[in-house]
Amino acid sequence: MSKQQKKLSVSEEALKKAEDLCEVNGLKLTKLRKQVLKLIWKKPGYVKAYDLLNELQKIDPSAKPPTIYRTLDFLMKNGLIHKLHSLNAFIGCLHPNEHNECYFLICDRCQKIEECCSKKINNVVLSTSKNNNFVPNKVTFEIAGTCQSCLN
Amino acid sequence: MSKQQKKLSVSEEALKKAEDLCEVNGLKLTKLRKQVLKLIWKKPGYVKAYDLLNELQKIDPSAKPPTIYRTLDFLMKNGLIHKLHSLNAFIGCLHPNEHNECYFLICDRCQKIEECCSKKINNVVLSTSKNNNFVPNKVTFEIAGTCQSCLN
DNA sequence: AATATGAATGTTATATTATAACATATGTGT
DNA sequence: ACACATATGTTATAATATAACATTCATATT
Repeated sequence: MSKQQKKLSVSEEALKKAEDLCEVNGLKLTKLRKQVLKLIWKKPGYVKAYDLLNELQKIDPSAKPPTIYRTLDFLMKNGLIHKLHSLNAFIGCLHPNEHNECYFLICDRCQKIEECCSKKINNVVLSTSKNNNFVPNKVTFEIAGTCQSCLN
Repeated sequence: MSKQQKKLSVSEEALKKAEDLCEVNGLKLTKLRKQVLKLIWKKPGYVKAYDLLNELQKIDPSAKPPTIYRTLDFLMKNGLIHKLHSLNAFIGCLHPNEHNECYFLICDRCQKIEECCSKKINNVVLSTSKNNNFVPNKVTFEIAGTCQSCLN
């Protein structure tokens, strides 16, 4: 490495962003919450709540379903993770600050997820809501299909 | 009524469309499946699987979870109903033939659902999939919020 | 330091949602 | 009548999620 600066992994970077965000907003990123967030980022793709629970129990044998679900609630509420409703699964958020609508491309074969955000999507949500005199609050937008590398 | 023709209710019309569609495609809309579809249309808004099971058991006491879930699978596979993933609930499809992407406006207060289909949405799904070299298969698009009448 | 307070976590129990696996019945073509 | 596929019946259990109450912990105040 020619530069002094160490290159952070995606996971490390996510953790750092989370710490910053909590710092700034006066949120408590407790040991438990940090552990869970780390576990979420540890695996590529998405995680299921009970898999997460199993992992957590290796560190903290007293962990139980509410432990996980409460922590997931905290992380979701503060934009650090997303829930994929079509899979009942969870995934770390890549940009927990700039909060526009996100959508997900979910590969049925390799289970990889692409998180996307675009003005275009945002606009569609806004315009169609407006057309229906509807005030949007929470958007779930998940596209299942086949990703590039699985097509080959 | 000045005309000979009787006006059909939404529910009756949906049933009729379902019969036609099954006829045309060689699908068996059995007694059970018709009963369940009727129950789904009976209630305004969405239904939960186990509520449906309770209703069905009034007609057919031998009904059990697999009875409902298998029937729901059939109805979904053939486009007669949709699953709302963000609610774990089901809703009848208004246009079980013309199958473009659908999205749903879900009112958090009155629980009413607006099913929408638009070229615009369709285009966004296609173009963003294309940008990611992704071949879409199944789209989940649900917007929760507040509907017009609940705003007043 | 003692105390009050709210937030976070621990703990027990249970609700809700969904499927696996195998048995039986039913319709259709030969 | 028979074979076959599809649909339904039945039992059991898996997977997902929350309610309710007890305890601990951080911190702010006295």
